[in-house]
Amino acid sequence: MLTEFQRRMAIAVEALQPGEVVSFGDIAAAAGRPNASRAAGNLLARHPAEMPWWRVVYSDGRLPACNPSVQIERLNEEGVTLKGCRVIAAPQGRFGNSPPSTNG
DNA sequence: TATATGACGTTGC
DNA sequence: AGCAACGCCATAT
Repeated sequence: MLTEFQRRMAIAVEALQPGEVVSFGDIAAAAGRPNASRAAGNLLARHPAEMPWWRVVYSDGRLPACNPSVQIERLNEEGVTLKGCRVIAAPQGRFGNSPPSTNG
C-alpha cells in the first residue's frame, strides 16, 4: 500500500514527458517533501514497471547506475544528451536549462 | 521500539 | 574536485 506521499511522487513521475529529465529531489519536492529524495528512489526501485523511472536521475545529472543500462538507451531515444553516465543536456527538465556549450 | 540499509541531497573541509 | 558526515522517508530484520 502506497502512502499519499508515495502516490504523489508516482503521479509526478508518471506525468513526466518523453525528454523531461528530473532528479529524485524534484519528484519528492513535487510530492511535498523536498528532502525525501530517498523515498523517491525507493519508490522508483519498487515500482519500475509502473512509471518512467529512466527519466529520473541524480541532482548532479549522474545516473543511479553507471552501467550500460537501459536508462542510457531510453534517454538517448528521447533525445537526452549523455556524457558517459551523466546527463549534460535534456530537451526538458532541470537539465534542459543548462546547455553545456556555446558560451557565446 | 530500535537498528541497518537504500536508484538522495546538502553541508563542511 | 573529491571525501566524509548528517538529515530525510520508507523498508527489512
